[in-house]
Amino acid sequence: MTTATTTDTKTQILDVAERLIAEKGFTGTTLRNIVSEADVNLAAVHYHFGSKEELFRAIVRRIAVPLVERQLDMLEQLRKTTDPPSVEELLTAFLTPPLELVMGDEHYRIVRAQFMGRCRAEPEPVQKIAHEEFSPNVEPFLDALQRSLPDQSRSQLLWKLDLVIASLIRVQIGAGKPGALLESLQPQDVQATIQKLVAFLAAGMRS
Amino acid sequence: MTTATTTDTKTQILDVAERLIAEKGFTGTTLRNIVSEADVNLAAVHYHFGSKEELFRAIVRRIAVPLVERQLDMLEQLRKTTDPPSVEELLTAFLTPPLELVMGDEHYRIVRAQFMGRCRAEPEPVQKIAHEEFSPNVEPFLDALQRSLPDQSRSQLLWKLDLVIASLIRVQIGAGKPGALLESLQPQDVQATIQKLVAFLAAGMRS
DNA sequence: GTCTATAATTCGATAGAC
DNA sequence: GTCTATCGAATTATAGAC
Repeated sequence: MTTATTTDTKTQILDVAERLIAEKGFTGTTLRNIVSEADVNLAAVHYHFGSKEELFRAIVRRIAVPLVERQLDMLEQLRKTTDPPSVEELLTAFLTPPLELVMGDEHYRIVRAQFMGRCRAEPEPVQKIAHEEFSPNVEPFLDALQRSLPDQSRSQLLWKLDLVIASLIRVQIGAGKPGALLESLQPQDVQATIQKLVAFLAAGMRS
Repeated sequence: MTTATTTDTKTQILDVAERLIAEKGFTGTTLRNIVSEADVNLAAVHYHFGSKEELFRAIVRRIAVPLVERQLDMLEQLRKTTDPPSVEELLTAFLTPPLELVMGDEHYRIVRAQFMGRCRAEPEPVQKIAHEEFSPNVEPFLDALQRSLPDQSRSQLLWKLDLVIASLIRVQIGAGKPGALLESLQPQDVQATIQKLVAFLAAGMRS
C-alpha cells in the first residue's frame, strides 16, 4: 500500500472518536478532543471524513455492518436446523453478536459496547444514523418471531422486540461497571449474561 | 406575592428548557435556544438558576420529587393491604407514576416522558444528576421485591429491576411516536400500556 | 428583576502553503 | 496527505446600567 500512513491516521481517528463518543456522547465530544488524543491534525478529520457527522457514520458503519451480518448468519443457521426455532434460540441469535463484541480487543471491548448503547439513545441526527445502520436486522427477526409465536400480532411482537433492544442497550451502557449485569467481560461470564438475558426476555415475549 | 413576574419567568424557563432538552438533549440545547423561545433574557437564567447545570437539576427535581413520592406512596399502600404483594402489583406501583405523567398537561405530556427517558441515557454530568434525583425509589422497591421473590438473590433482582427501568426509559423516549408501545396518550391507552408492560416484565422477573 | 453589552472561550470548517 | 493559520459563528457566563 502506498498510503500506509493514511490508513493509520484514519483508523487512529476512528478509534479515538469511538472511545470519546462512548464516554461523552456525540455532542459532548469535540473534534479538537479527538485530534488531540489521536495526535493527528484537525484538518485531517475533514480531509478523511468530510464532517463530524460523516465521521460518526463511519464509526457506526464499521461496527454495524459485520454485526448485522453475523446476526443474520446465526438466524439463517437456525432456520436450517430447526423450523420454527424456539424464542430462546432466536433471542440468543439476536443478542450474542452485539454482546460478544465486548470480548474483542483488550482495551476496546467496553468502549464498543458503550458506544453502541450510547448512540442509540441520543438525539438527532445521531439516533437517525445509528438506526439506519443497525436496523436491517429488525425485519428478518420479526418475521422469524412471528413464525415461532403465531398467536401474537405483529404489532405486539414489534414493541416486545423494542424492549429486547432496550434491555440490550442498557446492558451495553453499563458494561464493565461494578454491579452491572455485564460486570465481568470474561468470555464465560458474557455467555452466562446472554443466558440470563435470554431467559428474562423470552418469558416476557411469551406473556 | 410581590414577585409574580419572577415566578412566571422562572417557570417559563423551566417549561421551555424541559421541552428543548427532551428533544435535543442537554448538550444539544443551548441557553440561547431556551431564552429565545421562552422570550426571556439570557441573564435571567443565571440570575434564577446560577448555571446551565443547575437549571437542569431544577427541571429534574421538579419532576422527580413528586414522582418518587407517589411511587413510594403506592408501595406503602400495597404493603398495608397485601403482604407480600405480587410481582405484578409491585411493578404496577413502580411504573404507573412515571407513565401517568404523560397524561398531564395537553402540550407537555409527551415532553415530560421524553425528558425523563432522555436524561437517564445521556453522558455525565446529566446522568449523575438524574440518578441522584430519581434513584431513591430503588432500595425500597428492591426490598419489597426480595420479599415477594424470596428465592432470588438480591443481585439478581437488582439487574432485573435495571431492565425494568430500561424498558420504562425506552417506552418514555418513544412516547407519542407512531408504532411505539405508548403511541396514544389517552388515559385508557396508558393504562393498557402499563398492563402490557407489567405482564412482559413480571414474566421476566420470575424467570 | 430585567436588560444591554461584552468578555473569554470554543466550536466546526476551510484556505492555502508545503 | 499533512500542516498552520484563521474565519465566522456559537457557546457559557458576567459586569454594570436601569
